[in-house]
Amino acid sequence: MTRQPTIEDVARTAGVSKGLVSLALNGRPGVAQETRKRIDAAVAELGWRPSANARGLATKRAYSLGFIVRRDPITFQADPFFASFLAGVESVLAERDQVLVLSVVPDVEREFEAYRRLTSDRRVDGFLITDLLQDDPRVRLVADLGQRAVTLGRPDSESPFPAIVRDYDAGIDELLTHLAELGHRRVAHVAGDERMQHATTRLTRHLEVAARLGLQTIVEHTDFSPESGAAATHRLLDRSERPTAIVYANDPMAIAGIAVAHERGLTLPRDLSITGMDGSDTGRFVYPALTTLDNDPVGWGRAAATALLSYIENGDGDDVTLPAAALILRSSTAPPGSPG
Amino acid sequence: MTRQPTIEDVARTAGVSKGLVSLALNGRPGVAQETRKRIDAAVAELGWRPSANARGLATKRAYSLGFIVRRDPITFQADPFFASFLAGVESVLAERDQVLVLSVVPDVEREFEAYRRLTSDRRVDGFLITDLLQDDPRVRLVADLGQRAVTLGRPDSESPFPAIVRDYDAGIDELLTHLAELGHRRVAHVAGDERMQHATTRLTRHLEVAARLGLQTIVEHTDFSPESGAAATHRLLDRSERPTAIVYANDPMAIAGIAVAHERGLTLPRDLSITGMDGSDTGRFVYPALTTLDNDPVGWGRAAATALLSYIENGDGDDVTLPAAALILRSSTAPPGSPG
DNA sequence: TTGAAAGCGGTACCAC
DNA sequence: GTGGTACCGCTTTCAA
Repeated sequence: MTRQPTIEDVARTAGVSKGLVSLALNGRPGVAQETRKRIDAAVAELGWRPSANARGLATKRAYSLGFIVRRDPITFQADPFFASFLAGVESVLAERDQVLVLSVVPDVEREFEAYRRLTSDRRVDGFLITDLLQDDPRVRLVADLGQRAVTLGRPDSESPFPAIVRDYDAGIDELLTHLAELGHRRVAHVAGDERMQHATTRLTRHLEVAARLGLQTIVEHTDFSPESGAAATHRLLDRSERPTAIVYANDPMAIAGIAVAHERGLTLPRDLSITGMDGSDTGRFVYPALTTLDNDPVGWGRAAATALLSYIENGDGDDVTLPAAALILRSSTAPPGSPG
Repeated sequence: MTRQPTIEDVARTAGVSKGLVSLALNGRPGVAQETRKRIDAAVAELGWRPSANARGLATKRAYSLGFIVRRDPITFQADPFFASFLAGVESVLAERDQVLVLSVVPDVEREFEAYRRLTSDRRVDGFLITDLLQDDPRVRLVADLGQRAVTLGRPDSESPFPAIVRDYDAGIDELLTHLAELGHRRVAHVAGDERMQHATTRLTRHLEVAARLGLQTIVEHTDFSPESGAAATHRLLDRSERPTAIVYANDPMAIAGIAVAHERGLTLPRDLSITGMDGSDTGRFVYPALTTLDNDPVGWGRAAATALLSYIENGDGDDVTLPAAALILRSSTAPPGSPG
């Protein structure tokens, strides 16, 4: 393979200066129709694409978005959310000639290092922040670094960044109403990591709605991992007054919960109704298929990338609201004591 | 935040020319000890880090590795392998000031586009290629693009790239021997996507070993998705002569298989022994906990990144052999008909 | 051992 | 409208 063409080559074969090629490339006004055609032809002929490095050096941009995800090294679980989320992100980056720089780190220390390094090396123009914590330190850090970002969800503390939000409250409402209508009266909630914002939001909402519907609630706390979900399930089923339904704050825990129920010889959903949240396809392939709240991860990805780019390019910092999460009814919920 | 320091700033505060700073930074010889100290001090004082863009422009490097993963848009499953693999990759990239550019695409067309785009935009210095197909077209594509790469596994067709390999044969041997010793005689194999190389390798090996051990084998083909794994399980359990043990070519399918067995009212592992492969932690949290073949994804990541960087930097194209996969015994296997 | 200067491949400003 | 040119922040000759 021969050397890739440069803007100089294009200028020469189009018989213009490279300045003009640059203008044309970026769709700027001030280039004659006729000339633009010649340039376009030359670009096509040579198959020229601008060097991201050169462009970035001149414009002080990286044309890249950063995404840093921290995973517990032991439970290095691939959250089913991410693959789809990333596909959504990619779909918008591809058409804008930008890329995603991904960093998977095992602990907070490396996580902070990663934010610093990507910033000081001018690797990215902004960050996608997911899994918001209570009073999330990353928001401060990124702001202090002078970087841009968007958050998935609205931080509870002060944030200078646009937030992408989706209403989950209505979905939880639907979910509990569904359970109540089936005849459940004792509905447990297996909450996620208390330090995570959406864990708390979901729990709070559950408690509110349950109170309104006259449901008794038992709460167990976890770290969102399947392992902790399984443990919580055992604790719930060890009680003298067992819940007849368990609502898990995410699908992986619900799936682990199903396994525990089987292990203990329960027949589902007759002996126990189970629901997830943050709906993923995985839930379709377990038995019984998991009733859950949809979360459209691809939509999150598209929205987050779009918002971040527009924030970077236009300084447009408005929040973005996604359609509310919808209830997906499958077969893991039924009236208590009903035939499997 | 103020403007980030440049090499010029460092040169000025160290009282030398920027050329020297560059030499010092890159640990090149020909800089006086004394001078090097002054430069290091200035670097530390200013907190300077070189701009990846500027550096890359001068050296025609991207200091980035590309990783393109294609996921079926419907079963956008996050293979548990990836999170750990990426953590392994990151651990070596971080200490070398390089980054990972990730692209998740829904189909082959976008996949090829992604390879082309990352190349023509000079975004990456090489690619990590996973999930090798039979006669994988990506190897040709990447070679034609003049890019570097390493493959996870050795391609069946001609490849100019270093391969990272791990012996799986011995593990399959152990696995089947284990089953045979438990008393199983009819052992099914749920193979992965036939177009994928490791699916075929594993199946072939299973057939060889089974023949040697005098085991009867029934084979079902899938696409590696939990859904297809579930379907295969149904087909197997519908037979008049059921297998007493099923070996799945990956863990997600094995987990789906466990669900199917429960659904059909079987008691595991009494009525059916199940094993996975490509061992992941997920298997610990299902019931019964999954016996599987370990795969050390973090190790794959570290090895792949290290090999690719050395290939890029030194043209060192030797294959790398990882420790053989080991059998992880958990509780999803037992003598046929034994108490659960 | 060190400094000066010429790129790398773009962008952007300033004349004409 | 268009060409010329000075950067962007590094690396890499080439002299001194």
